[in-house]
Amino acid sequence: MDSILDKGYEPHEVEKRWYAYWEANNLFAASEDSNRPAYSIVIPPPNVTGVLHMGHALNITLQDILCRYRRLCGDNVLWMPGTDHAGIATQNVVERSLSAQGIDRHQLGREKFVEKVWEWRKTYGSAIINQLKKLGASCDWHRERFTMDEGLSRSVKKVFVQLYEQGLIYRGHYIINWCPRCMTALADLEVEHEAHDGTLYHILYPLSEGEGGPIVATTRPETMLGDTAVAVHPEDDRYAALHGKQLTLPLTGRTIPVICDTYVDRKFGTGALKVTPAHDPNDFEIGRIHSLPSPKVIGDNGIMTEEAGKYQGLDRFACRAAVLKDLEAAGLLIKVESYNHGVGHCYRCHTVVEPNLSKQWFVKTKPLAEKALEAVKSGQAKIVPEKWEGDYYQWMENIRDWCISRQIWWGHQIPAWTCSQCNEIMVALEAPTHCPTCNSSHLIQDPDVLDTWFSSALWPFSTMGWPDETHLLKTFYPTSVLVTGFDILFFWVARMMMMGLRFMDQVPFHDVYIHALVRDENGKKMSKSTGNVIDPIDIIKTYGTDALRFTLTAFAAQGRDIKLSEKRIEGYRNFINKLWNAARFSFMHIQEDHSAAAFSDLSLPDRWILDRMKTVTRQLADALDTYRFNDAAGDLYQFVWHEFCDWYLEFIKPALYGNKGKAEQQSAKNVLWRVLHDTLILLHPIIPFITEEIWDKLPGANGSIMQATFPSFDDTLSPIAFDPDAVEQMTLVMAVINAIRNIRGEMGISPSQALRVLIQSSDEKTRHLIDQNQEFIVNLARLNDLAIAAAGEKPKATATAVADQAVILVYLEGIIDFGKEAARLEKEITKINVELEKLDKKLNNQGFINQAKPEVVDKTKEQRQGYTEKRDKLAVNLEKIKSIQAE
RNA sequence: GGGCGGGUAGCUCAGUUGGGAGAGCAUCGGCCUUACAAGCCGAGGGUCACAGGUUCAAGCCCUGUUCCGCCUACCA
Repeated sequence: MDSILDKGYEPHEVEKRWYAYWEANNLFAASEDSNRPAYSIVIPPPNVTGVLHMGHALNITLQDILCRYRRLCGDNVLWMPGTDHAGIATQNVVERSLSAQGIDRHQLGREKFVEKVWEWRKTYGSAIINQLKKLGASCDWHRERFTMDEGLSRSVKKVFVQLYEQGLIYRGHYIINWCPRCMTALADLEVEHEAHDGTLYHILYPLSEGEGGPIVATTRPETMLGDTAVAVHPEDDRYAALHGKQLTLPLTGRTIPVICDTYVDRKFGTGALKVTPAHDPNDFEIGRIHSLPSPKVIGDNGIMTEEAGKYQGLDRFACRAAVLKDLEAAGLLIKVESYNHGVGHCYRCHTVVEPNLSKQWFVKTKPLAEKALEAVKSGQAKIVPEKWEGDYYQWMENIRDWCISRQIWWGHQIPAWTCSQCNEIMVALEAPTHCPTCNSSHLIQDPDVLDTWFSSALWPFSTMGWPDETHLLKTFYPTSVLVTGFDILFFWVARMMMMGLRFMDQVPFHDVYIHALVRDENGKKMSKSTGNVIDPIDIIKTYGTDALRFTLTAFAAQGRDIKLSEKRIEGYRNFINKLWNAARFSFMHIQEDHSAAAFSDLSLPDRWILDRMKTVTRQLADALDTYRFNDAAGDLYQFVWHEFCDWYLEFIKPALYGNKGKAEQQSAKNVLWRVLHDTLILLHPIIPFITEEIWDKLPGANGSIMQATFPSFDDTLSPIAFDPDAVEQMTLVMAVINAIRNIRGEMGISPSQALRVLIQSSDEKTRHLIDQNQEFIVNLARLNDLAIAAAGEKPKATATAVADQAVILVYLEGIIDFGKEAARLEKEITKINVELEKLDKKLNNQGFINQAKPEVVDKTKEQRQGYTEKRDKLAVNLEKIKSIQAE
């Protein structure tokens, strides 16, 4: 019999064809005017410079599952796509490409450079979007947004101006984290701390008058050139004599004072602290209190400044070496000890970050954080898995002001102008023409741009047209859920909460689903430099998109990282192929539309699979509603492969081939059609392509599967029913088949050899059930004869098994090895005895009988009863085998 | 320094109110049974990190120990 499907599923052509079809037919589009329930997700905007990695693949797959699922449930779904402009990263990329041509951005000037970046974006910016499409992402692409677009830029300015006017944005001189390579300030979050085996240097600072002097300890000796004091604790007896004394700063000859400050930790190092106000945040604070000068000895580019005297022009690390050499020569380097401490690195280029004194813009975060904290505590927004709420709380409670200015050119230029006459600062949406104070027209816009995360923080409402009161906002804000990795919980989620609450007065999302990080098979973070990256696009080429999506979904357990290896993807590719072949088989028998068929003449397997279908439908809905993606994938895998394919299809083959009459053939086809139909819908959110392809070939399935209706598990609406009797009966039938297969396997009997079996049972119901379904047993256990009896003698040359109330005797004339059979039975009996011992121990325990729930006690008694009967039946047969052996 | 997560079969991991230890892969044995060898049938394999405690009952709850990972932090 022919099938309309080819042998073996070939994903690539299929994926291309259906994605184009979906887009062409506008099936991803949200409606702004619909009375269906609204469901919305904004995409975590990937960097426009980005290349798709596994983290994106997981993130996109999970969102796509939710969106496709909600569409099947009848919701009006908006999945808002877009990218962010990734200020520092993009500027770095473009600078690098220019420098390959021998061009420095300063030669070009700001305006030309920004033009170049836009050009770059036009050429390469859609690359990541096209990759998202390869994953099957059903975003509403017509609404795609970019953080540097006109509309979003307007939102950014508006927010900046309002926060400034409300006193929540301020400008000031502070020590910030500075990347000397990117030449910009960084927020605290943008610094990655790494444990570093460094060195603690002990240096003698001689008294200007007299002998000796304090010894200070430092990990960064080059900063001593900028020291303006040595601080000791006022109550530290060791240094009481130094109070008010002057020191000669080595290598510079400058005179600096000894000051007293309780900040100094007497227990650390020598208890004497060198103070470098321009290059350390704590020293800056001490310097401010004691009115110390703060010379900058390290320049913004990491090169020593004029203030560093003869070290001017040296790189900061070269300077460190030089300073140490000179100190040693002068006999001032007293002690050198190894010391493990954290060193900050730039999260974009990994250069060692330098604390740097400069003028920056900050967001006052406390007032914003309070509301963001409250929103989660009160349940307005829910974080899943819940454990992340603790991290969120801790961060919000200890939040520090956010440095938002960056000294780069690519980004939203800060809408602040300074009057060059009177230094008045103006912050406004539009460029002012005159200074309101002195009326000068010499106004200079602040050259800095805003942190990219500042614009990302507005994403849930800026993408929907804010500050205008759009239909989109009314329909889809707050969004339903945000799906993202924990690595940007603070960078992004926390800040969206703050901004959303501030400007929309509502949380930006009801749920936040935090998913795992994808790692390599050894649990290492995938990175280009380690060379352990598995490229999703390569995987798609080899195994197909559906295989990748199913794998990621199956591994997306809450609260754990995903260790990915190709081996696993291969396994799930096999599942895709299995589904394909099941459909291929089905189509050999289904040639017409069975959608309207009423179920009648149902066989036991029919009734069973319909119950299972319904159960798995409910399980899937439960799993997706609670973001248990791995359960969703696992339940479907189990159902499709091990129930539908392994059992149901095998059971109904005789019926389908017409061996059991027209009525049963028709019934089997009706049920097969229904189960295939519903299963495709259940699978579609996870594996959209193959399900669409099969759906397309399924008679009576109209339109795209994207427009299908999720099967109901409400009994009153569903054409199929829960059927616990069928499940119970099938359990026995399958147990009988399993028992016979087990004997066949253990006794080493070829599958091609048909067997003769006698089933004895004193239970009439059991006999009846087996009799009713004997054709199924004969077929799947490969029997040539099945007899059923109430009781009787055990025939001589048989192997024995027990399934519930049934004793199964397999005739093995001529091939039985009695020794082998005796061993097999003994093994089985031993296993049962182990279980019985455990149960007896429980039941002999008065505490258990008296205190455990009665249903638990009853269940335990039943179990003991069952095991005892089974063991006794096997034991009787074992005795017989032994007596035969003895003959 | 503070906080969080994890340690379950050879490997990767599930295990949702405490009540008979599971899956996938790998391994071993048997099969080209007309949807599928990317397959079918069968089998073996675990002191649930360690030590205590609560309980009639602990992989699950509590305490301590240990190992691994991550986040966070202004002690030079």
